[in-house]
Amino acid sequence: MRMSGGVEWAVHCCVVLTDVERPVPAATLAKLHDVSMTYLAKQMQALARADLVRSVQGKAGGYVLTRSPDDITVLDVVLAIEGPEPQFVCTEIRQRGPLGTPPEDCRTACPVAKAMLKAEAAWRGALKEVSIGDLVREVDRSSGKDALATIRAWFGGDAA
Amino acid sequence: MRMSGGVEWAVHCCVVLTDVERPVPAATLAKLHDVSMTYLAKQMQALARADLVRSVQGKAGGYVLTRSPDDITVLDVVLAIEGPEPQFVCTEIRQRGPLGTPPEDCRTACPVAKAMLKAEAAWRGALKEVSIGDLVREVDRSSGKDALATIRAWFGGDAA
DNA sequence: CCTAACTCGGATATATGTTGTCCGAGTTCA
DNA sequence: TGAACTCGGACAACATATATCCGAGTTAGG
Repeated sequence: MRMSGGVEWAVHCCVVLTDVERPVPAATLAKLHDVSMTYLAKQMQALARADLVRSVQGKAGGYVLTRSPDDITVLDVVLAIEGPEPQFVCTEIRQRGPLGTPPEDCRTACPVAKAMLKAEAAWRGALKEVSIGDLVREVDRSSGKDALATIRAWFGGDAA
Repeated sequence: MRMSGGVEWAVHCCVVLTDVERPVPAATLAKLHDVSMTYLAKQMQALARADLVRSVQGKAGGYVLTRSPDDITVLDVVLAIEGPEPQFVCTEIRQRGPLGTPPEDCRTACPVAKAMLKAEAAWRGALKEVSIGDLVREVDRSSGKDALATIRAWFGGDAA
């Protein structure tokens, strides 16, 4: 049940894409984070499909956020990469086998599934509370405002 | 990031193992739920390693809970099957690449990781709030007390 | 005390999903 | 008009989850 490593990449990409002047290519993002360029491209495609980033093609193309970082939650990013399916799926095991509970006694959801889905809801709720904008402010506070400013300048200048 | 299907099996097994008179073999549990006998055996082994159930060998062997169902949380079962590793692992991506944040500016945890781990803590907390005993009472309430009683009688009698 | 049957336990294949890579379609700028 | 640069989806390699088998150990009964 480990979360895809691409989620971490995608969140960091959204953070550094905040307040960029021009679109940033996937190759530049990959070089910045020192990760596989082709695989990160795959993650960015998923973000584009979820309409979190807008892809611009052509010579000066790249990726830009579609809306304010305060309107993009971490949950949005996680679901875009991992898919919207819940982590727990109830197979109605109680109805199977020789002593399976008859359907008429299954009006309410299986207690096991209820507990699992409640926990998952708590998880999603916590992720929904945090926006990309919150993360940007937190990075500014903990690592200094220069950190992100330097990266933006590097985007604009010669991203060797 | 889908949760292992074996978790659902394991939780249901713990529920039906409540208040059994004699040890119940894995084969009987598999037949009850109409699932792969050999694979369920693997899950029961994991529960035994986590000391949630005690395995009894020999002719009249099987599995029994090691303690009161009120003292076994759903989180215990999930961790026993899925492993104790957290679902999100921070790779310190902020320190990598040409503009990596220097270690002296990383005294505090990465904001991205903090958000993820906080959500995971909420998830674990919710799972810890529910015990196997709670699930037993919930099943008795929703499906009638006969449901589990019939299963226990089937264990004691001829589990064909 | 011995035997025999039944149980669990770990080592072993297969299927599915994640990780990583490649080349073609489309767009923009000169 | 052309050429270079971008994204986008199709294509392999790897890891994990799933499913299975056979041997070690134990117990009940004769």
